[in-house]
Amino acid sequence: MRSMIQRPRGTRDFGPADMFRRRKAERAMRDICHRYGFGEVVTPTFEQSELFTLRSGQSIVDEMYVFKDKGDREIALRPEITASVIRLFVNEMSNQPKPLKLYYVGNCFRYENPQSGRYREFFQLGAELIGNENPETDAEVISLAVNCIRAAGLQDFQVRVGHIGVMKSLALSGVQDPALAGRALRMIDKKDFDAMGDMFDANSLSRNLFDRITALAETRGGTEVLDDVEDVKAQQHLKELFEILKLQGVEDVEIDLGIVRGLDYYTGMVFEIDAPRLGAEKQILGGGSYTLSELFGGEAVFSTGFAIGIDRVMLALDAEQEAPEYAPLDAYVVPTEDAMRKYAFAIVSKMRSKGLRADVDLMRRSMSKNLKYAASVGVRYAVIVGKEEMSKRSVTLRDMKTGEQKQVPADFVAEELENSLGKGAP
RNA sequence: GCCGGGGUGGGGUAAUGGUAUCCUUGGGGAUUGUGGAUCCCUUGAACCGGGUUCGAUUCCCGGUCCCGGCCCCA
Repeated sequence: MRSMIQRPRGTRDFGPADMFRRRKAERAMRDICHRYGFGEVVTPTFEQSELFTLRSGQSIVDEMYVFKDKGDREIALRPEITASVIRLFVNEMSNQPKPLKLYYVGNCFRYENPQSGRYREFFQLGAELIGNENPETDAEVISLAVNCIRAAGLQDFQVRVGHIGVMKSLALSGVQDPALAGRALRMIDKKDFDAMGDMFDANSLSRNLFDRITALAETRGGTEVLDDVEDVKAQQHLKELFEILKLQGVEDVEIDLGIVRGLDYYTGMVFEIDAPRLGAEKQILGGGSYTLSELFGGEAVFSTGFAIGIDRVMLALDAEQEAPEYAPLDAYVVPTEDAMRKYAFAIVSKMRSKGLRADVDLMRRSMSKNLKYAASVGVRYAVIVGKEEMSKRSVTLRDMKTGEQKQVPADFVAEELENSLGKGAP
């Protein structure tokens, strides 16, 4: 029977096995955030749509879920969370001591065409460091980002760091019309140099400038490529940044001055992380430094942040490794006959109170069926309670992997199991 | 928004212009205190709408959803 109500396009359901994997990765990344001194914040899933339209380009606005609520307010489901965090900062945290380190995990919504690694509801973990624009700040954020990805278990990924000021100042130096310069930046982002060449010719812009821009956009490599950069401030910034990163054990980071990032609000350092084996949607993280707060009515405060696409991280993990085994139960209590069923609850309750993941037959199944069930669900130990055991105030522990059995006193089942399971239940 | 490929029980499949095969899974039973075995019973399917036709799961059109790609991003 097919249910009449379908899941909305571009959304997903996650079953227990999925969530086991997701939470594991998420927990690992949260743990890193806390170790870096970032505190968690939660902001509303929906906001006044203006919060997002203020700063984002038309492209984001076009794909937002927007609606009027019953009070005729224009509301949008958040397409990302940075704007909300900065709003929160401006509204209620602007007097807190700097630097302010905040992180978040949440779902975001974009009305896009779904494909591999792209959904209409997707999940991000992100962090914002609000305070200054020093290289230390940028390094801290990049280091956090890289360690989150590592902690999630991903091995094959590429970190690329650039500086948007370099390209922006170069483009603006030769292109007076800001709209035109913006178009040029967008073409640089797409690496569509043919179109940019046509545009330059059409507006009779310098061919020399074009060459310098394309060269810059292709500039990738180690810190030595910075020597040719004319923007001394940016050059210094990135050099210091890389020194600090190295001291934090973050190496294998590439300079990529071609990173422009579509969003206009980035002002300085920008960075991206790719998982190469993902194909079309391989970018798993994007970030950089910006000054958003003034846009929302606060003072201009420098921040650096990033957002990780959790769904893409999970896809990348899938591509890299076998899914970890999902074993939902440590123990399953099997009564041998109906007379034992109630007593079985006392046993399972004792184990649960000790922190073990334990279950008991609710289906009134035969013993044989119960053991079959326990095996198919992946239980570690069957706890068999029957007449014989009860007369001795004991139960039989059966290791479902090896088939070994032993009788233990009923009062010590939990302790015995804890020992057998080693390091206790996760 | 655009382009390509798809849509048969929960999952995987077969055939077919005359309402559907097989496997698996789920539930029950047998073996009457030890398991993934065997046997038996049982639940359960053609994405939606329109058209062609005596008749459509099958052919045609539209929509929808899934998979992938462009664009953009996470």
